[in-house]
Amino acid sequence: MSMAPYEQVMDDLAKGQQFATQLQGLLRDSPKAGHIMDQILHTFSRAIHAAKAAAAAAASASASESEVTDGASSGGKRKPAAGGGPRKACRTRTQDSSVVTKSMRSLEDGQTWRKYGQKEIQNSKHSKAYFRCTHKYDQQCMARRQAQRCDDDPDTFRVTYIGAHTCRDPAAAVAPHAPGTAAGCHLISFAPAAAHGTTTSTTTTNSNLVGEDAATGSGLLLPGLKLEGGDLEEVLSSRTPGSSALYGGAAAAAAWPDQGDVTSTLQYGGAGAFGVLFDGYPYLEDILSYDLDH
DNA sequence: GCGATTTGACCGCT
DNA sequence: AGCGGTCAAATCGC
Repeated sequence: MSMAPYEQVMDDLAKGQQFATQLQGLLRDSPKAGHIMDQILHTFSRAIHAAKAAAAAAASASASESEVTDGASSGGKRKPAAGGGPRKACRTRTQDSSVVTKSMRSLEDGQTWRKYGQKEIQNSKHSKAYFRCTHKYDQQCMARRQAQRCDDDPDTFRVTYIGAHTCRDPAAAVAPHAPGTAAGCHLISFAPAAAHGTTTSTTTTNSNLVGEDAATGSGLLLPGLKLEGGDLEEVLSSRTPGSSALYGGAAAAAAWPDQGDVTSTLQYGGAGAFGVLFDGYPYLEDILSYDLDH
C-alpha cells in the first residue's frame, strides 16, 4: 500500500515534467516565461529525485516502524525514570527528517496541530512555539512545526515544518471530494489547488486579511475555511529530505501574543488538500510561490 | 470529563 | 555551559 502512492507520484511528476517541457517550447518567445519554465523543470527534477529517495527510505524504514519518536539516531535517549526525576524529556534533535522553512502571514494549514511547548529564543524578540501533529499517537504521525514571529515584521511568522504528515485527518479527508482533487490526486495540477483558494488568490498580498486579522488580533481560531493564501509567501529554505516527503501546508490562522497563546486549528481550507494529498512536496510550493511572486 | 494549552523542568547537542 | 527542543504535570476551556 505504501508503495503505490509513490508510483503514482512518480508517474504524475514525470507527466508534469513532460508537460512543462512542452510548455517551455511554446513559451520560448518570452524570456521571462522561459526562466520560469526553467525553474519549474528544475523543481520537477528535484521533486522526482526526492520522491525516489523517499520511496527508498520508506522501503527500508518500514522494517522498523516501531520507532516513532525519533527516526534519528540517539542510541539511548530517554532514560528510564530513575528514582529521582519525575519527568524527563527525551530530546532528539531534528536531523534527517525533512525540513522546510517558510514565511507566512498567518498560521494554519489544513492540518491539526497541538502545541507542546514554547520557548524564548536567544536572539529573537519573540518566543518560538512548538507544535506536533495531533495524530502523533493515534496515527504515528511525526510531523512537527515550529513557529516564530519575525523580529523585523511581527506580522510575519517564520514557520518550520519538520517531517511529513503520515496521518489522515478526518477533517482534511473531506477535501478530496472537491473537483480536481479526487483521490488519486495529481499533485501537479496547480489549477485545482489554486482554485480552491490557496495560492492564487493570495498572490496579491494578503487577500486573507481575515486570517491575518484574526491572527494578530487575539489568536482566535478561524472559522475554518478560508485562508490560505497568504501563507505561501515564500520558501525560505528547503533542505532536501533524506527520506520522507515534505509537508506542504498552506493556510494558517492563529497567532499568539508574545507570550503565549498559539492556537492552531484545523479546518480545512482548500489549501489543505494540497498538503494532505501530497504531504510531501515542498517543491511544488516552490513552483507555486515562484510563480506567484514573479 | 475530555482535550488542548501553559509552563517549568529535563536533556542532548554545540 | 548555554541554548534549543521536548516532556509532562497543572491548568483552562468547551
